[in-house]
Amino acid sequence: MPPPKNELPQGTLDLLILQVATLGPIHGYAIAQRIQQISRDAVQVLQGSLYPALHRLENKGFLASEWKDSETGREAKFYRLTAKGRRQLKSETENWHRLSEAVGLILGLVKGESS
Amino acid sequence: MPPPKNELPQGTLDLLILQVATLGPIHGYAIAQRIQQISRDAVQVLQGSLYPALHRLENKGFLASEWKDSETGREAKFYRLTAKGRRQLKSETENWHRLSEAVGLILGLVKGESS
DNA sequence: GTGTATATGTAGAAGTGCGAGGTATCTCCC
DNA sequence: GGGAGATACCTCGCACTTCTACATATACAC
Repeated sequence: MPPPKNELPQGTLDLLILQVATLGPIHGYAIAQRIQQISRDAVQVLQGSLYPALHRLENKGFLASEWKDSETGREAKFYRLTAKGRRQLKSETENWHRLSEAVGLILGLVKGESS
Repeated sequence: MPPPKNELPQGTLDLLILQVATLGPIHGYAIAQRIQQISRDAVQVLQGSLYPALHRLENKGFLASEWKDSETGREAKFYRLTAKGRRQLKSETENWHRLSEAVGLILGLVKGESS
């Protein structure tokens, strides 16, 4: 099977990362895997996007990190959602729903039927 | 009421413009109005985003333009969707649905209940 | 010891939306 | 005549995000 095409709209990645972080402390590499799994390979988070995004979110205070041993015995940086991050996630989620609805309305322009 | 907040994810604007262009020849200013109307003010297309986007889409061959008189008697540049633009719109629409579904899957992580 | 998966990171390029500014016409109203 | 506001177009530069490519290191299987 061909590698999944990506082209994530800007801003969406942060939302996905924050949401996956609600699962509990988790390291970056696993976050990317989770997103790909849950989305059924519809979204693949590349490393060149992943790590800058994590650093961004940590700098903004939405995530906090701590080095720990991963399941495989290697060191990994585990991220957890902060209170501020939880508020941000809520805000971004609401924004996504509003936007998603709006796009749906516009895309529904032509087909006047709701089958 | 405060002016509508925006923060359109990148790439979405092209999709919306192409979709509105399916309504028939329409000029830029009206495209922005339509998007705002149909989305119930959830999305506002600012002029600094609108016109560069239109030129972009025309350069790529997705839109074709022609100067005509608008309803108010002034000259305006009317855009219409080309065949290539129609194919692009179809592709972007499918991409949006796939992504929208994927984000929905991930956002549905926590709340196992619907309602 | 060679390859693969795990795990993190950076640098540069490309693309996109936004804010701020500019130009011009038409209509309404005083 | 003159101002305000809507219509209608445009450009420049900033800020931001994603992607490609590269770089590093450990654990494990063969």
